[in-house]
Amino acid sequence: MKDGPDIARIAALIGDPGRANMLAAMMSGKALTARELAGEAGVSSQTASGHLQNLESGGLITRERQGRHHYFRLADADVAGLLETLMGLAAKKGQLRTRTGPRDAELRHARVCYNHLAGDMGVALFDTLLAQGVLKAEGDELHLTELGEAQMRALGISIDQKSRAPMCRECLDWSERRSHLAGRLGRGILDHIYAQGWASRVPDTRIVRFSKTGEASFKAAFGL
Amino acid sequence: MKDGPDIARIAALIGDPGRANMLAAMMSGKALTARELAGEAGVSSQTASGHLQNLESGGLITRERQGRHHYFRLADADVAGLLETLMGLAAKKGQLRTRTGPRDAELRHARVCYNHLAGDMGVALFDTLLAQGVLKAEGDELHLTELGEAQMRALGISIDQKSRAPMCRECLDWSERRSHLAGRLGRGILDHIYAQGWASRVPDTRIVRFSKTGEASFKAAFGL
DNA sequence: CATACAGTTCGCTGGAGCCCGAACCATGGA
DNA sequence: TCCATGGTTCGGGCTCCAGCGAACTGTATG
Repeated sequence: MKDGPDIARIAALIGDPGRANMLAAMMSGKALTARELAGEAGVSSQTASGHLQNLESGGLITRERQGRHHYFRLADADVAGLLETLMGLAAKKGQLRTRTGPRDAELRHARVCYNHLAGDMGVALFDTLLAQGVLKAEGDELHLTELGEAQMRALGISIDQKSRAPMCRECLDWSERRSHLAGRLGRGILDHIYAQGWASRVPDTRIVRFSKTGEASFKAAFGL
Repeated sequence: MKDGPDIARIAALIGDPGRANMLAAMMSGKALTARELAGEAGVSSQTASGHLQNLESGGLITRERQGRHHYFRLADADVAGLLETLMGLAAKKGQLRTRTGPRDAELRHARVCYNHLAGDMGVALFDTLLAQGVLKAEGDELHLTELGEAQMRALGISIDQKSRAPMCRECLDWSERRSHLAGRLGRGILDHIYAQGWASRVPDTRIVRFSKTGEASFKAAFGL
């Protein structure tokens, strides 16, 4: 009826607690099955199936069939960005759900956001890369400089060249309310962190847990 | 139940078509009365009253009483940013409501977003300011350089010094899918455009209509 | 004072949609 | 072939909430 695109439809999709929990779970970037998502949302698998259909036809998630399993993930980084923005706002307003338990502290320190590193560590990394001239901001575009390209190659970080996703992108951090690095480079760096054994995912959470030596090695490698 | 802040509550508030239309109307930055918003949403004033209470207690809008009128506006720029992000995503997905009439063309060219300039012109301005070194990006922070400060002073642009809002901020443009300038500086520039008579608001819309000479003067002044 | 208008509160109705039980398809393995 | 398992479809119950009519508070204006 009014101008602009249909904002209510998308918001309504996120507005149900069950679906919101599913989406939050998919922020890990991992592809999850319908059953896992049902558990995450605390509903039966029939209900979950319905929700997932809605989310899919709304364009927020995509489905991948493999044998009798259906894997779901967020449709693209834009959706992930929207969710992080929402989380940022929700965290700033209603202090409701911010009982900061020990687990939350870990979440704020280092967690996975879609497929890249977020939290304290993510923000610190991003700041350092900019300060070192590895990244350069032009307008709202982020570029990897030649120096940066050389450095990444020296570290042995492989970057998915085929994908048409942007190489670098900013992503707002809901706990820090600052930006961290997303895009193909962000993904490559996180993969590298896993490959080097510096850190690993805590199962069933978005927490990335660094070992003591791993954190030191990571900081040394990137000059934090 | 799950980690992170309560994202569903906020999304549900935006998820009702009536409330979404009200919020979209408030994106103009103007303070609107309950009746105007009821008309915008196409509901009775009783219903609107209820919606506005919900939005207020959810922290998305604020209320200002003046005599027998109640003026409503978006709570802060973060909320406006969230709405723009949502519009951007909605525009990219469902092509549903994107029948591009003549009015839409004007909207895409120059419109007001909360209290600053968006659309073609907003994006072009932002790019130019960065290229000229008036603005500088550090991390996710935008700074006004000394050169920029001098230039703004030379143009006679006054900036609200008291406010604690950030001086410069990026804001994603839903029609261009690029950033434009927000924050106190963004507001100051738009006010300047009005003051110089370069452009004026089309009543009851978000359109900013430049006169032919006004657009030329604007481009000359900022070196577009 | 009376009148007009902005906004809210109350109570009710109707419909949308969340949810699950049960039954139904599809795949994979014995 | 039969069973186990992941996922979907169908039907009905139930709750929530948007919407409005009617009545009320509060502020202007004559």
